Amino acid sequence: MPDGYDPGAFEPFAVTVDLAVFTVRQGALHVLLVERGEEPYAGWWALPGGFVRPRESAEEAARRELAEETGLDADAITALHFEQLRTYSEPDRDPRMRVVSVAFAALLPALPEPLGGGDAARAAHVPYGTVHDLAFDHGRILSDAHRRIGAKLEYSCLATSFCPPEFTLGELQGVYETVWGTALDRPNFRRKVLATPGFVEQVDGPPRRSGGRGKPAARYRAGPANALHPPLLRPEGRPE
Amino acid sequence: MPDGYDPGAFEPFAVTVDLAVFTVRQGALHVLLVERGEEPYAGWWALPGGFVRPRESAEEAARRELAEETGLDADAITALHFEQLRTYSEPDRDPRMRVVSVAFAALLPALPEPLGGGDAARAAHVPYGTVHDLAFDHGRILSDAHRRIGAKLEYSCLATSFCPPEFTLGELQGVYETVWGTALDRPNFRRKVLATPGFVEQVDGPPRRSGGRGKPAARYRAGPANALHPPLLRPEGRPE
DNA sequence: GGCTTTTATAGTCACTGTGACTATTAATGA
DNA sequence: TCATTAATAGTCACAGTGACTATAAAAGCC
Repeated sequence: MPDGYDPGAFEPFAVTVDLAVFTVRQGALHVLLVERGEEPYAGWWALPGGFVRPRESAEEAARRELAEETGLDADAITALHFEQLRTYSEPDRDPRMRVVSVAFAALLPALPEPLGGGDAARAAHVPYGTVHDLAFDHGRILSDAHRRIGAKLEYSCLATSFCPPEFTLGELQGVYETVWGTALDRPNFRRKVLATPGFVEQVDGPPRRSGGRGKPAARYRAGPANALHPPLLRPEGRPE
Repeated sequence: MPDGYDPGAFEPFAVTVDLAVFTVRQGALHVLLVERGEEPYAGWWALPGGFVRPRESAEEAARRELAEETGLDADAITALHFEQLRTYSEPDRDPRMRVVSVAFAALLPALPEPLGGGDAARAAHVPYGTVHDLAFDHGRILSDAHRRIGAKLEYSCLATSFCPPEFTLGELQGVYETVWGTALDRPNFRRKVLATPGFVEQVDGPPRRSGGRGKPAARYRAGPANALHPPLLRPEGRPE
């Protein structure tokens, strides 16, 4: 922050938040998008988001906007994993005026959702990669978010954020395979997850079946650990 | 970005950049700080930074401000490793008005610097950790930056950014030890660095001595690689 | 009932990378 | 000349992982 400060000398900026909200449903990675109703980019898909209000931080604005767009209750939003990605500030990213946007990534379990009230009318979970033209620079924000989430799965226990409160190791493995787009060896994945203290905890009681074939799987819940040491690297390549 | 957009309805924000500029000199990690001349926090140390101008991005503002504060020439600034950290947007982080700040981390080789002209009069490279009270929330920004840089050394080839164009493996190891605050085993460090293709390249010619004792070290320059796979983990603990 | 199919779980084996060392080489200064 | 210092070379055991094979427990079909 410089000296030579004059409260009237700065140029006014609008500050917004943009959200990349990911879910894994039916084995495919989905993103929450809204359809724009106004120019510019009327009718285009865009990331949910909105203005930061005078008395809230960008983080608070992000959670508020997500609540408005999805209709999820406040408790569910509070529990979500929210992560600041980066800030996009190119002067012409919005043709109307100077808008600086703080981008966030959020991970949502694939629970049945209302997606009803308020601004949510035009919001939808869209399979990642099926929409190629997003409004503004949202395509770039979304691909940055996807890369970040993929990298973060490697060295954190974040994958459980995509899962319901109780899940099987097969479902957890499915999260990794879906986000990374690669197949993993099941016994090795299992060994790695169970060897990491605090990643998952087994739930007592009979292995509930949800009605599939094959041997019923044991159920687990997320453990207290956050970091994954050593990391669980994806098969091929570079994380970036 | 929402609909219901009215160019006059948003509240104006000031957008600034704050810079955490690190160097390694004489075996100690240093940070570039400036002494504030005005209230609030007159006489306090603060991170260098300033307003984002109407026609520049936050990245451009960060490089411009660093040039102004240090007197480094444009080419040197362009070559620097700059990294966006995160954005700080708490409503009361600046008591005067609503200021949203995009924080950057930069890595500077410990070259003899002018540090003379322009705003640079009150700028100094201060050993990291010796100043505990920084203006605004700059103390928090600085510790976030330090943590990020430390983590990034593990899985990237960033350490060479702290070094002059030619350096010895001992100097490179010193960067790691200084940033992490831990000692590393020299033969193992050497083996790891040389086993990573593209991390460093040996410079031909006689091993220049800069006048110390012991066997003269071979000289290296930074290679083309960016990522470190597998990572070079620090001895003890968690990266976060 | 016995079969096949499907999925979960258990276990093996070789190889890579690393931590913790020891040994050697090449310079300096007393 | 010799101790000192720092760079470089090499050794050894072990943890973690990739690529497997084998067994267990369910469902669906004849």
